[in-house]
Amino acid sequence: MDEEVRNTRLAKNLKVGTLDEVAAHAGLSRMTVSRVLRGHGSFSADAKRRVMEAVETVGYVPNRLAGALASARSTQVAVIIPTIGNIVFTEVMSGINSVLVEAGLQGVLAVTEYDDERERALVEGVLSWRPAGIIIAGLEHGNNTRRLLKRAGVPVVELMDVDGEAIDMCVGLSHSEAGRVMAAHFVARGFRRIGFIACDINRDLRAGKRLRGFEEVLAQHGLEIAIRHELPLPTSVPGGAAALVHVLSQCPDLDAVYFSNDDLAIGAVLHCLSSGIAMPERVAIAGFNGLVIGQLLPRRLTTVRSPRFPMGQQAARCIVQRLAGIEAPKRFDTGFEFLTGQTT
Amino acid sequence: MDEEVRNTRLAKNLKVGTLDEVAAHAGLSRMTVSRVLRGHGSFSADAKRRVMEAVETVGYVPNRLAGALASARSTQVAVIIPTIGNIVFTEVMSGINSVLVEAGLQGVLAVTEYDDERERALVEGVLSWRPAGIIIAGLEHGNNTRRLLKRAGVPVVELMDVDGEAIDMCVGLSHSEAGRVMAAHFVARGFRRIGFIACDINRDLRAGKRLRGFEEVLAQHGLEIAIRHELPLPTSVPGGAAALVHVLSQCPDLDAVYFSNDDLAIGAVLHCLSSGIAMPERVAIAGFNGLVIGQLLPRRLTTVRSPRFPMGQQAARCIVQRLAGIEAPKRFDTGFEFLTGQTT
DNA sequence: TTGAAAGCGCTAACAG
DNA sequence: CTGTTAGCGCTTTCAA
Repeated sequence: MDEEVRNTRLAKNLKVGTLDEVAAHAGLSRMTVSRVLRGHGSFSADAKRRVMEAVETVGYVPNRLAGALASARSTQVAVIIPTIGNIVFTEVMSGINSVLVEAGLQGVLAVTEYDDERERALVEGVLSWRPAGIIIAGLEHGNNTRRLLKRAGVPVVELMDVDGEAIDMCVGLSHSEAGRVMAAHFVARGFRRIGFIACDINRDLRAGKRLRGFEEVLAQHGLEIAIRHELPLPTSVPGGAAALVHVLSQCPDLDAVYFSNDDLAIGAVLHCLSSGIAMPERVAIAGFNGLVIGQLLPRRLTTVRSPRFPMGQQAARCIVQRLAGIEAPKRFDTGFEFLTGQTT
Repeated sequence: MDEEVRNTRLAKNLKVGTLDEVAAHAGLSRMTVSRVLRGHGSFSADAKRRVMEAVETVGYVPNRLAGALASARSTQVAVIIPTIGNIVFTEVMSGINSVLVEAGLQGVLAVTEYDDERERALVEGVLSWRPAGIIIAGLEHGNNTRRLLKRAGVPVVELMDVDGEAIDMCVGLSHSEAGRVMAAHFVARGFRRIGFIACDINRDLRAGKRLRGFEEVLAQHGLEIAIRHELPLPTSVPGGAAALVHVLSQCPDLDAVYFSNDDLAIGAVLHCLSSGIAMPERVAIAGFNGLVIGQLLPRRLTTVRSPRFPMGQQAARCIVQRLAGIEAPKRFDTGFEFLTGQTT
């Protein structure tokens, strides 16, 4: 964080007035104005009228830096996710905001780009704004990050996943179970030569958990993954197409490919459609997430749908409840839905 | 903003120490600690070592509320966009962040959901955190919003569009020109019975500008739109499919449909592929945005690509330059690229 | 119902 | 190189 920019001195430019200026215009004390503006404590109707008038003429915009500092209260809830390039996380964010707004809170987004060190720095950065709560994707964090989150002293919800130990609360689904369910489907379909394609499972840890669940069930049936191919993050539709081409050239007799997410799988399906590769006859394809577009393809994608919007809502609800002094679940499993498409 | 939640009193829970505590542990004054931590001013190597040690043992996390209040400086740049449900805006946001991070600044996102009143409230809310700069989508805002933005006293960049008068600076492309270019293409292809499908052009004003440019050129060739159909926001892929079915049932002899964006157009293309409707023989389809997936469909979508990532970068650069005291362009036209696909 | 005093945690400006 | 003094703009607490 090299301070290359000498930030503007806001006080000099900002023409929004202070509480004292409003008070002077209204002929009241600073405190009465404060009470009127927050609707807290008691004041006369006349005081209110004069304050409102003064606010208008002064063009007052409250300074929450000062307010939050003085009251040690905040309305900001930090949301830390790996990327906004993936619609999955933006849907989660929408769910979070829908609940937060109702409660008079606001979500503030920060993006790690799947980088551990960046995550730690962001958690610290976010903490320095003294948020009212924290929602963070994933159950795995560096040790320093975990320690920071523990001493944050505010409600913390870990999101997307429930396979592991939560710092405070967690809301999500079991990714290993999602992998198992897909493997069972592959076995039932009679696929034997199976490929796996993912984006950097050492960073996208939930994709790794799906893979392990998937392999576990395959193993129970005496099967194993014939070829595994990894792409660099970020995940992309064209990447899935290219990866399919690659694994098919390596293993021409592949029956099926399990993609770690729908973006990749959709790329593969589009490639097959364009190239006349029959699904599932020549090769079967499955993904994870249940994106809408996967269900609109000429051949519907087999996948597992994660309840992203409700998941975000539940996470926000946990925060709101805690702030209201109501206890919230330590662990909330949202479950998922298997979607049998036409590609397997 | 009804304060239903009695927010936690952070001071009571937060175990992060204060500058004074660090100073006590280090056996130094508060100011020396402050200087070391900010790398500002001068201090001995010994002082630095002692401070670092004390920070570690106290578990200190700076309080930026206090810091920003005292110094009247902020590192936050507010970014106000209509929605995060549309990948277009998240790509813009990525471009913004890529530049901001380099400069030691951080983008803070707020979402209007295409609502004017919400936009005004957000601008006020954002201003109350005293950001170092503001990036906001669009050139049209309510009057109150414009006034607020003008008195903000910080650099303001209006993004996505250059057809209009900027409050301070603007970065984007000409949507009316994009519409004109597409109309010229339609005319050149010989389409005469033309439909238009959009999402609520009274809220998505840039879609409205594209429509006007489009109609303008059609009129020059003695043509007009045969059928116009609007969907409610938010834009969606399935919506485009449904809308195409609708207009084709109303006007079976349509030659071509101009969709206000790629999401809708992609839905239409997928529907045609699934239903065996030949493009462009039976009906031609075009969109706007140049989404990657549109170029991966079995028939590439004709569209106009908006340079979203670079647009975001440029907007952030304008802010950074202004903060550094360097003058930045009042109006920056990023241009766009016409993509001739196989659907027209 | 209103006001005065004190202080949230930090930094600017100055003095040593 | 280090410390002191005086706030930033607001809210809490207590008194009137």
